[in-house]
Amino acid sequence: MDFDDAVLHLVKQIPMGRVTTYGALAKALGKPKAARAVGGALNKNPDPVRVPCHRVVRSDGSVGGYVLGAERKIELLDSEHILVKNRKIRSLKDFLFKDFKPMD
DNA sequence: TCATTGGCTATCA
DNA sequence: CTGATAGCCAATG
Repeated sequence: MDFDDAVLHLVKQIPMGRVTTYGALAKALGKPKAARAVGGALNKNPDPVRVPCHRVVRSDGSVGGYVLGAERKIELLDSEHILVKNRKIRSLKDFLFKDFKPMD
């Protein structure tokens, strides 16, 4: 199990209408400072079907980046009733999903 | 093993 | 609020 696989595993369990941050994922992995590594993992595994990477945003509420384009990411978020304003999530903390399972 | 890179985060001006 | 800086982590070559 590589680090990126663990990240994908967590992102995969994000339910519809929910979001999370790279830092939250890193923290769930036991490395609260590995936010960058998390992002790198998602970037290395572009799998928008199995892994809803578009539901992962930055801690400050900005959507951050996206392999398919930040604009595309925003569109997806907006399609999941997650309100985005000028590339920034409004109530990120309201949709923030952090009930991750440390897998097995 | 070292250097680079990447979808980050926190702090300061 | 925007921009710059420094820190931190993992994958790759």
